[in-house]
Amino acid sequence: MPKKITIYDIAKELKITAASVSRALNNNPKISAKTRKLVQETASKLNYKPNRLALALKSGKSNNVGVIVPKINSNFFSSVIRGIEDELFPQGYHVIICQTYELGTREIENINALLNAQVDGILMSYSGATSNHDHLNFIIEKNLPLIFFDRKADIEGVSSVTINDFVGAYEATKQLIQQGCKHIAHLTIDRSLEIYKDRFEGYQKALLDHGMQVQEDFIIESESTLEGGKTSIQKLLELKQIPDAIFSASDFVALGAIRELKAKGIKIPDEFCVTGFSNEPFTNFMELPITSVDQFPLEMGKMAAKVFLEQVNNKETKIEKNVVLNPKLYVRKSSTKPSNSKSKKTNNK
Amino acid sequence: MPKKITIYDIAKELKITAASVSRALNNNPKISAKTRKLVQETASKLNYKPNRLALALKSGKSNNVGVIVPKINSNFFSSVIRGIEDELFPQGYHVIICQTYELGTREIENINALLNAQVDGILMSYSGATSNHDHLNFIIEKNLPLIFFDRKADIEGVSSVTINDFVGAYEATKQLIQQGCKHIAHLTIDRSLEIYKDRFEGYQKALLDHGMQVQEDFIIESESTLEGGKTSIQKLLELKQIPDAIFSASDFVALGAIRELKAKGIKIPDEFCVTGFSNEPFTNFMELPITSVDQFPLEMGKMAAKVFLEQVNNKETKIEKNVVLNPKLYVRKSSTKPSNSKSKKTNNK
DNA sequence: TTGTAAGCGTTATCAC
DNA sequence: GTGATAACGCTTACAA
Repeated sequence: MPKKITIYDIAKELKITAASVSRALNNNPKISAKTRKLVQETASKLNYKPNRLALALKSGKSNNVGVIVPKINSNFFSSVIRGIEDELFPQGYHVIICQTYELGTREIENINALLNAQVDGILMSYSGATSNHDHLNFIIEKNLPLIFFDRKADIEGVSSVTINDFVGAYEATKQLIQQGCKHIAHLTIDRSLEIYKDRFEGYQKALLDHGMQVQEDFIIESESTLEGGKTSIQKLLELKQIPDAIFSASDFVALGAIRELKAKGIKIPDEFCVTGFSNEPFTNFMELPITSVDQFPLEMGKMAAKVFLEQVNNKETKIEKNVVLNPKLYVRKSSTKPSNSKSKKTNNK
Repeated sequence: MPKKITIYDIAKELKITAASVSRALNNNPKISAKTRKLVQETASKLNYKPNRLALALKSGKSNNVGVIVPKINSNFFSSVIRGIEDELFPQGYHVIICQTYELGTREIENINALLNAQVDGILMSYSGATSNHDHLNFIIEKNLPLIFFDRKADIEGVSSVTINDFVGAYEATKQLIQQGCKHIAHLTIDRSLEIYKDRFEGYQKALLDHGMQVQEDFIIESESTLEGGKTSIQKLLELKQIPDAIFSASDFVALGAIRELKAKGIKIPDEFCVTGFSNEPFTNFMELPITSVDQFPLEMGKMAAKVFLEQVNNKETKIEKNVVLNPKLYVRKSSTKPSNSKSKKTNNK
């Protein structure tokens, strides 16, 4: 194991002191051009690499941020992380990844681990699984920037970057209404999470605004899986009044639903329209592309990173910033009735 | 900004010294049960959190590992990272993410940044973009565990976890032959990368082993995109001898190819079979599910993490370990001729 | 069992 | 312009 090269090694080599080496390396004005040059040369000769740990300990700034997501291997979250990394790496920050697996206990564990690691801030998609906010308070008390993305909680002093789920759901539902669908069901996910509650409410509002009624038995909750879509459709098909469209809060549920509808011999979009949410890549890859609402995960990540940078660079002034991005509806074949297909051009991403 | 709690604060509170506090907190035997209990109580009372940076600086061990991938927002890489994180977090390690965007310069930049950050090891998918290995040598010289996954280079002392791309390609091609395809083309990606070279060679070997010839003009190289698949098909359809199947080294290219084939009115799988590589989620979501080779990214990540742990826990003995995972072919509709469909059951994940 | 002091690699504050 | 020294928070010989 080769000895680690420190500024002392450079100092010894040049018979000067570590302080001077430090000054030379940091473009401190209090150093002669000659020694600066000499130091820089020997530094690269010895292949010196500054120890960020020492710097971090000294300065109290680690240049690391923690990012907490339910799981990293989903298109949405990995894209958000990409946005964050794209924005933060050029600023000298490193991104430490933590997953909660949708578990409140894990969230607490992760936050503690990140605080121990002395991160300069935490960007997270809030699980909302725990009823109390103690673990978040630890962050806030330390005056560390805390930024929620996608899933937030309304906590004083905590910034957030979300999309307008309500509007996304409203637009999606409205498009179904405009297609002539009369009985629009909603496939929802756990509505204790704000995002799903908002999508539900956007759906409701769209119906009411267009003189339609909200039917309790048209609201089916399931997991965000293909299986969830399948069982939801089975439930809907047992009703006296069978719906002729669904707005699903999840693309996976929408896909599961489409499969089950096809299995039952129901024609999409002719007899039944389907719209999902998230604009997962596969929605556009299908032979029957699925209408969906894009959440701009990359932009969300970038924006969250920018909000973090703003806060970290203005430590003294406590700013809470709540950015709400606009979603975009991609109208595709699964919700475009043949009769309308020429009047309204399908929107492909 | 509240003052940070250190062991000195605990020491002062109990009128003992920091050394004793440290001992108490670390289950050091050289401490009385009474003071230990007292220390632990005040620690949690004051909400003390150990500073990992200080520990890292002292011990020379940061408990961070760096993971370098071309980009994080792809199903394959995000799944590998998940595997790594799943395995490493319980062992107290944090994962720092870096992206190369397939740029050699970025790879060097990332490695330097990670070395500065004093990571305990680096797990990376090697870009192979740079001709020299200087930046890798910095890692090796420091005796830091370096583990390649998926994309590797053969470098003395560097471990790797890959799948057997050759076998995956061989099996995929063989399945096409067994379906009765006579003229099998290959859509390849940059073969200066070992994985694509291996897939190409597996394809070749399968043809030769079954008495078929390798035709130069049946090998089309493109980017790993839908567009790449489209243009590749266009080229193939201009040949005197038009192929009746393709084995694509990329699922995206396979999908692009399928779309273009359909656009030209060619029936899949009846007239033309298509097989991809990676088992991207969408391949199984399609109405016409695409046959593909699973690379087990989660397992790959876990294995890479295990190899890292082995090495980091055996610093003295230098072990190079090259793990090769077996891929698995998922035979789906895109390569199952109707005449054979009852004889061989399709394999759905 | 506990206290003392050095050291991990830097930088900042003094002197000179 | 340069050198000496303390400090960041922690662990660990070595003393006591």
